[in-house]
Amino acid sequence: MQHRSQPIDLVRRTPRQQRAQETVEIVLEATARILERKGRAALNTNYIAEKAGISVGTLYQYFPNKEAILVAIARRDLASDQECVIKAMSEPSKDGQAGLVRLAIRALITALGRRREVRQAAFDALVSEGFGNELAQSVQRIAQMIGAASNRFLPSRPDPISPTSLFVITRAVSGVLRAASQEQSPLLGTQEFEDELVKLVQTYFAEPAAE
Amino acid sequence: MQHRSQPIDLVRRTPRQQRAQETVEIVLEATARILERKGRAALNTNYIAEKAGISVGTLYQYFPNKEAILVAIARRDLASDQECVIKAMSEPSKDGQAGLVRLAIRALITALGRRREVRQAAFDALVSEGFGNELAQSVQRIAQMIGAASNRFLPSRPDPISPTSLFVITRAVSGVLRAASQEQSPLLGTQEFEDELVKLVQTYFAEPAAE
Amino acid sequence: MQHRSQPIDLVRRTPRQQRAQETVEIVLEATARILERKGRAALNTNYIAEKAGISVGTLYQYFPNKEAILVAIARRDLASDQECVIKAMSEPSKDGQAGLVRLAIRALITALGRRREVRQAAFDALVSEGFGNELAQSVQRIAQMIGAASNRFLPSRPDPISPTSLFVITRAVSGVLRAASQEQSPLLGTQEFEDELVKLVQTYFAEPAAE
Amino acid sequence: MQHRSQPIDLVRRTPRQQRAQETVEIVLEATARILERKGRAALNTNYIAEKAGISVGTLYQYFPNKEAILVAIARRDLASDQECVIKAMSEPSKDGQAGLVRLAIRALITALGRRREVRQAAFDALVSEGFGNELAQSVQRIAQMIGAASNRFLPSRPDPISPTSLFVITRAVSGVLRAASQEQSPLLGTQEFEDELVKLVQTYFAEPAAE
DNA sequence: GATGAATGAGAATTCATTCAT
DNA sequence: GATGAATGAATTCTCATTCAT
Repeated sequence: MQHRSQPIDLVRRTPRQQRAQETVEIVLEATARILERKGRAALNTNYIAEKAGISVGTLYQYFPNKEAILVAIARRDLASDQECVIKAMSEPSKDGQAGLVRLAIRALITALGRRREVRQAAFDALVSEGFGNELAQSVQRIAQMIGAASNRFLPSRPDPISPTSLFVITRAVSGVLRAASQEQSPLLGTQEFEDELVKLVQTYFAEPAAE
Repeated sequence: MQHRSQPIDLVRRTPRQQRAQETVEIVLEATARILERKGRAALNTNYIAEKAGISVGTLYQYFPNKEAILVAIARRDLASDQECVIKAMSEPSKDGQAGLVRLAIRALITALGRRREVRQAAFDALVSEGFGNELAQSVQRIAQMIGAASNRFLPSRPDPISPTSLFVITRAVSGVLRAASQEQSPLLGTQEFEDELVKLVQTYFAEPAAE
Repeated sequence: MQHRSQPIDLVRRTPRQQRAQETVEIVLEATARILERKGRAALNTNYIAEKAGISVGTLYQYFPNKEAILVAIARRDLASDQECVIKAMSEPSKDGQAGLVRLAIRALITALGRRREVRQAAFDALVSEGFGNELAQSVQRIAQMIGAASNRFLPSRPDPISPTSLFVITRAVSGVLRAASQEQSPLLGTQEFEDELVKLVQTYFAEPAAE
Repeated sequence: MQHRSQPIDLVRRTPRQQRAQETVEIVLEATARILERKGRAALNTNYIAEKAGISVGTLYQYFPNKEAILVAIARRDLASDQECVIKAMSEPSKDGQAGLVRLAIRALITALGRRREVRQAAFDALVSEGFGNELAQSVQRIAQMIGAASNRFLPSRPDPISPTSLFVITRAVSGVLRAASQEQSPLLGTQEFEDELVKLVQTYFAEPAAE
């Protein structure tokens, strides 16, 4: 309905281009709503077109096939996730690194907790269409941001965070969020939950494991 | 397809004869093989029947629909996962709790690393058919086993592990494993990966984080 | 469950034959119940066997195919209808022919009003299996009984009832009953309804139409 | 098949273009022809589409299922029947009410005699899909037309026709016609048959039966 | 005789995609 | 560019009937 991204147009669009951009948005939104309300099994292009208020023919003018729509959603979500975390981490934090991690996690709780069905379907498509690397890269990028920040704030740590550590901690956090959302865990809104997630990250980075 | 709302009976005819029980197994195996070799998109009941060497009719005597087959696979895998972990943890461990966690994690890495496509499709079906709680319960059960064992080996820890902690750590571990499998991460077979996962658990439980 | 027909066994059956007869009855009853409760579309041989408490194989020992079951029901109903009317008409009537027709109609209201779905399906099968003549013959036989009785009691009528008249009046009566049952008309139990039906027959036979 | 409980929408896409309206007609006609030539048992959607010269997909754009096609035919026939009777009764009649009834009956004989198999299947569907009342209403409407006309021509009758009488006589007539058609009675074309039907109506209304 | 597992042709229905208007 | 009717291959699922045990 409304256009949410591109608040600042660096390229002045012709009306033609603008309308096209809007149509794309409307299609993505209609698709998301169907996934949310009727589930993946009910998703089909005719239905999307109907809900988007356009004809199937028009839909195919913007997307080469059904999967492309899901892929577009996945990419949009990925970008938005990154934005959220960046924004959260760039806010002035009163208590150093501890607060930074907390802010990032809080942002992720909000972002990943929303519209599970939609994300699921979209990311599935991204992977099965052969763009799995984009997903990994995006997660990795967020990880690196946190990692870099952590290094900055954790002078006690002798060595920089290894790729494996980064992989583990990021997937751990997103795994927990994903599960909480999927299982509709009552923990999702609680402070304790946030605290424990922060603790998970903190302790993991605090010291080399003493086996 | 109709929107199947809630779980009804997932088995049609309870097999009484020997042959029948075998047939069920054969169907599950054929389905798994198709998922492995051709992917979820290629899965259809006629194909399953063909690969299983039975007729579609027979297939439908044991499963009311395609999803039920996937659900059955998911349940079988869940049970087998638990068994693996139990078995691994009951092996004589040379170094107490530390080793216990490592054994459990190693077992999970092995279990979840196998037949990625199959597990993925099966668990997706489990969730979308409304049995997501079974998945969660199984993870929880494994968690409790480890938790119980840990308490036994960690007399230093004053308080028992809280439900929230248990939730977080188990979903963290399974999230990492899931991601590694999904992203086909090269880390999957490495010692470093195992070490980091063990570290994740150890540090989380080692001491209250000093924030 | 219980055997209703053949209260007096003129032929002493061996236990073998008796059991077979019972099985047939049970199958017919199960079929009728399914038709009543689930409708024609839900009727299938496996279901019949299940409800009858026997195996499909056994069912096929007694009936060559599904239609044969419906045909058997139709024949049973036809015979029972005749019996009802005969019985009703052979009861001592206090007021001659008038009462006779009324008794016959009352019997028919009861017989044809019951189990519409069952009769419908059964008679459909009878017709489409090529035994339509049996249906017609049975109706004709009842008609003749009434016709004969009418002639006996209507000496005023100069000529005997013609085949066409017989056809018209019998189908008229059964058509009304059929419709009342089908439309679930509230008239079905009322005295007025019975009166009007009787009137229909009476006036039709009372006088040659003065056009 | 699932047990369709209650009537939902029987039309999928309301045809807007000219071509679409034609397609619907073609489907109904193809269906009718199959019923006529091959019988109800041979009727299936693929066959209908083939005979209609369209694809199954197109068929399903206009009808949600096979039954809906039959229902549509039934409604079309019902409307056409009414038209026939109205037209017949509006013709100048030489001999008042007597002729009116005869004209109506003659029209009905013609209408109901046509395409027996088609009407049978269509009306069966109408009833089993839960629209039995439409059938009844249509009959009732025709009845009222005749009733109204009769009153006009029968000033001798003191009281207007009662609802029960109307019910009885209309179902009687349609029952006779239905039976004649179903049993493929040789009476159908004869003058005697028409005469007897007219007589049935006339005598019923002529005078109160002297019981 | 009874059983019930197996069969497989056949029917209904869906849905991504195209293309004439 | 937009429309939406048409396509038809593909898929799910049913059920009368058989036959080995």
